[in-house]
Amino acid sequence: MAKELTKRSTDYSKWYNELVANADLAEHSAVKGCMVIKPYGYAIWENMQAVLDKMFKETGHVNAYFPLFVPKSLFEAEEKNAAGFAKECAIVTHYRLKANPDKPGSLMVDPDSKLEEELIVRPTSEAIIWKTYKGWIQSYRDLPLLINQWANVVRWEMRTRLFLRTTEFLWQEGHTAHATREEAIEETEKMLGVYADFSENFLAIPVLRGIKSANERFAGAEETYCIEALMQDGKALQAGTSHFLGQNFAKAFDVKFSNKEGKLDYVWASSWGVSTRLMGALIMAHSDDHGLIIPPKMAPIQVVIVPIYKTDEEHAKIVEHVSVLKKELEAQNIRVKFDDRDTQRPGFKFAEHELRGVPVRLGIGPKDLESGKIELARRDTLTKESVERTNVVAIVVALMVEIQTSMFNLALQRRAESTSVVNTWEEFEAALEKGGFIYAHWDGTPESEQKIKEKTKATIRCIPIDNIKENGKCILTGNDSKQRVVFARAY
RNA sequence: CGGGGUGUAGCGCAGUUGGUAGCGCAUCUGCUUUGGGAGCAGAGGGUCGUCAGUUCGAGUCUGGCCACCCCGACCA
Repeated sequence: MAKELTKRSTDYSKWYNELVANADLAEHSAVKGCMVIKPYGYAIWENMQAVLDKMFKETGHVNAYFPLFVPKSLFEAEEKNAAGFAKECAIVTHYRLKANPDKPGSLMVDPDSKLEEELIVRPTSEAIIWKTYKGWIQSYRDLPLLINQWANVVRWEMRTRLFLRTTEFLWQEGHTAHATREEAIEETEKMLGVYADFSENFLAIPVLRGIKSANERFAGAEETYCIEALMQDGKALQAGTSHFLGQNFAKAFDVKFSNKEGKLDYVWASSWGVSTRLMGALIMAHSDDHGLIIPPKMAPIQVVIVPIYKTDEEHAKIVEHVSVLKKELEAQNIRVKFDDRDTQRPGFKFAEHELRGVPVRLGIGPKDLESGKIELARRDTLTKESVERTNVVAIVVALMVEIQTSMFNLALQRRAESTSVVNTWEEFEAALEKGGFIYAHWDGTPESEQKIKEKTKATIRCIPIDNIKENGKCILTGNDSKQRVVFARAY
């Protein structure tokens, strides 16, 4: 483990890579572009899953599981969606290996095992799911159908980065079917709300809620909604998306239902997802040059207790003391770890837990036992204080809320400082240098958006949902515009 | 797929005109230590990416291949 991380100001990208590795979140695997999520990183993902899963169930959804493989004929049924993913699909063409006669000890693909029809490894599951829904939906009484699945998907990316873009990643995908257009749109917006709520209140990351421009829209959707977060380097990150699919998939897979009037109609659909990319968002939104900072609600370990001692007698006393304290904290539903390893010294443990982003650290040594105090260190502010043993539990409980709020507010403040409103091309370019979200007028044409992207690498992150209407001139063309949209360079 | 770069111990690297491989960290053992990443002493660990060529002799020179990284186009 390196003693010091590269500083964010020196090389943000390097800082991120080192942090992911050193904090034991994930590592590169023997498979190009695919990562191994290590136990500590996976524990954070599990916390995300647990909260989201509860939220999905509270909004009426149930979980199911659909296959990893999608027959090519099904995949291509919804043309726009298939075309959108065509360039990044892994394809299974054979089902058997055999001994290689030219090279003893090695295996080769058995040419006799060619599949009649190729199988696509799902980049997303709309096709297989809508094929299935056809059999499940006949009447308005079968609607709405509100299903989510936790799964892995594969998108063959050119360039990958741990958590942010990997060839295989974990996510959840909700797929719902509704009797009316309005209901499907309502569902799409509701789930965007769930994502925004999760991001802000659990990940402590403020997000913009918005609609994607046509260029950035999900292939096969009529409308794509998104939450956009801002990272500390001024780049935007799409943290979640929710799609109103109209009747596109219903038509492609012939999913019709009898409505109350006895007439056949295609069902209306939504789909929505967040992925392990949220791990990247969590890391880049909060962490500092000392390592990870995890908001208490997501931290696998919320409080770590480090004993300090010289002799076995001292150690025994501390163990006794800590076992009581640990129970008291656990009774308040705090996730506590007593780091009683005798193979590492206290200083090492301090640094390690700091690197791993444990929100609160308690240090207990002989001096504390004598004075009835405990040293309390706060990860987000790097502050230390000595507190009365009798008050520790109450202080820690309050700190869990305080740190969560404080982290959100800091992220919110950073975003505010990195948000610009510009009116001219010169101002726009200057704002891009600085980074962050840029509110600017755009004439609404895909051509202008494309041109701006080619010139500056900036894309329209979203058109905010509660956007204020305001007449102005497009920063590129000078044409009339009815509202500002949000530009940024993005991950 | 284009442009650039790198492959030597678990990780990061050095290796001169070609002469049989080394440093730091990590690991292991022992002693001393323990309130912010311990110190000292000792030990283990290598098909030098791979295949061929030149040579008495290749980590070093030549050629092919493979892998990975960075920059572009694509993308949650």
